[in-house]
Amino acid sequence: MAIKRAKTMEDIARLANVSKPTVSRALRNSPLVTEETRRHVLDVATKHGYVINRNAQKLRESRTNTIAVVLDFSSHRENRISDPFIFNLLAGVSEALGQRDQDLLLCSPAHSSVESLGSITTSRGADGIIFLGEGGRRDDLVALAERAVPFVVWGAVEKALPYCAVGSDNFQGGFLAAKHLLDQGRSRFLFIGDTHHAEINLRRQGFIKALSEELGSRAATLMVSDMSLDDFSYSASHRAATEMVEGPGPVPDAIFAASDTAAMAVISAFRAAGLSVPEDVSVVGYNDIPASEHFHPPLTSVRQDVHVAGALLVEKLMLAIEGRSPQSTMLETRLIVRASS
Amino acid sequence: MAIKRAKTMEDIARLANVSKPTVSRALRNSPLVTEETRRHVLDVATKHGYVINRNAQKLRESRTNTIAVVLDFSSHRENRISDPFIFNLLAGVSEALGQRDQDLLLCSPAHSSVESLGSITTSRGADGIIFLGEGGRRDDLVALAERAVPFVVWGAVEKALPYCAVGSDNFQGGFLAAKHLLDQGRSRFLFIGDTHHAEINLRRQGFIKALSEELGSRAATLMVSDMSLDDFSYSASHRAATEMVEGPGPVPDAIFAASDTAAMAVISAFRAAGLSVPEDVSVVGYNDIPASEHFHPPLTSVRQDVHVAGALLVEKLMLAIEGRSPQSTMLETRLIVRASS
DNA sequence: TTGAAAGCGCTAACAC
DNA sequence: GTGTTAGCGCTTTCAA
Repeated sequence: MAIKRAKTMEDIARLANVSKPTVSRALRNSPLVTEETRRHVLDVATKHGYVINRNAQKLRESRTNTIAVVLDFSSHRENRISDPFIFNLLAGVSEALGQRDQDLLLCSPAHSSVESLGSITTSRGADGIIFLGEGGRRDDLVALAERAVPFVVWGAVEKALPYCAVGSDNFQGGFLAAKHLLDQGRSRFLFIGDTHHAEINLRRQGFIKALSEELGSRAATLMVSDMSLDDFSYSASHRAATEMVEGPGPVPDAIFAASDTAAMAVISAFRAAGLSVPEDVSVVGYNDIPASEHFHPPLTSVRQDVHVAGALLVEKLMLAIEGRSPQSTMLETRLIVRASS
Repeated sequence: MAIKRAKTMEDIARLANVSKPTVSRALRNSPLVTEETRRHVLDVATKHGYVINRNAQKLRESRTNTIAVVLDFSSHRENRISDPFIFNLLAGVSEALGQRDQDLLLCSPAHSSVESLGSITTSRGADGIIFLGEGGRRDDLVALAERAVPFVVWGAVEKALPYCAVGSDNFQGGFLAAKHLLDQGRSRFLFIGDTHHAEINLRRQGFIKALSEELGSRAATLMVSDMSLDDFSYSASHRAATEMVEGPGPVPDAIFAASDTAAMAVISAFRAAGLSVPEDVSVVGYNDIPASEHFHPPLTSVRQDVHVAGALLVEKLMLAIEGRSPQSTMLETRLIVRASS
């Protein structure tokens, strides 16, 4: 087979006996072209399998209609941070972008400094950026906000943020979890999660807040501790929980884990050590992943409505690209109570 | 703030008192430029925060250094088909592409017919395509293979495939599962999975193969049935399993589910109905997701080594783009035996 | 309503 | 080694 050069707009113009600009107009449904010629041009174009060269188009136009999505795989894969949850978020974003006919450029922050992330837009690779999770890079994002680069962030939503963020109400989530555990009459609390992540730190703050409100009434009987790990994968959490149970320290009777995955790991470790859930210890997770409902015992969890989040992120980013300043949004969280607590 | 036009190569050339091509050469570390001028140009460029316009570059060069990755979110999200497993695959691909300095364009097939998928390359949006899962679109892929579009597929690997595929040995996986279940002395077998997907159909074939080999020795005692659902999410599987147990038909004593998620759902439903796993029924899943190890009871599962798969897919696609014809590769599967069987 | 000309920012070919 | 020229495929003036 001979090497076929892809057809250009010029080719189509020649084949249709019109000029290049007319083809361009016809393809973009410009009102400046007769219905008749439009049809004709479109016929010729489809017949010859013509597709427009996106790069030439992007070069010429000011917008690329491409959005960069930054997702830190290295901390999510193998469930290191959390749950398949973030995947649903990506799916939501993908769908919302598809509806607006925007391409999705997926980037790993590992290979890209903030510098180069910012330059994704200046290099015309994309019109804007969506960060799916701020990870431990708050400072970088703040720096980026000064650079007139349109971006939005899924993560912690706080008052003084210099950029637009969408996230669930992490503080409320932690607060609800603590309230619920208090209601079960628990007194030795354990928080599990990587507080270097602002989102997770907020969950912990909400958790602590609810506990300290209670502190007045029965101060001496409350105990709070943290389990800090480099890595909150199933296996690492499981290992740490096993060590805790077998260790000399007091064993908690109420656990709030910042991810369902970690919660399940801990339950599993505790049960293996002969403790019962929820008899000996109540456990609350986060994200309400599908498996939680049918875990043994079914897991109480904080649910964030991620279904709308993707669409919201895209919507706000589009505003930002148009030069407006979209507001941050905090999504409600809800405690789904099941047998584990 | 005044509107700042991004600096072009021409600007940098002027600022550095050299010509445009010299800047271009300096940036690309061409040997055709003095070390001295190179340094000088690079200095000026970084000082002014210059970044090359990727679109202009792509337009000019024949290659875009962008790879389209097609992932059917609609069937994966909310765990409809399977496990977070596919997410790890995406991570692997992302990493491998990053190492080769290739951009990743994420596409949903939902919004794109095969026609338009093929045109991703002709429209110069990407140099090639990686399909993560063939879904039910085998025919489309076969059609695409005739179109001289470089692409590779994660999915079923079969002899007569007109394209390059990488996948685990699904047949072997099913075979191993059946063998193992037979070893447990089981006789009423149930397969769970969407056989419209070629990968999953192969698992079933391997499963059936092992059973029919046994058939000679104790024909009359073997029973095989299928559970077909539109959707193999946790909840749908759970519901179907519950109906099965409560229904009039015979209840299986050995189950092979094409995903761990479905396996867990079924176990949960059976247990809720008063059956014991593995006493009354043995269950084997697929993918060996992290949660499987600590499920109650720990889940026997077929593990596919997905760690290398991403890198392999990328490597083969690069060959395809260079005009070579990479071979398909089948990855070993291994049965991880745990308490559920 | 359509066409001719110019130019987006870059690199390859060729001259010096 | 470096500069000059040309052109990738498209859209946007502007003129007809």
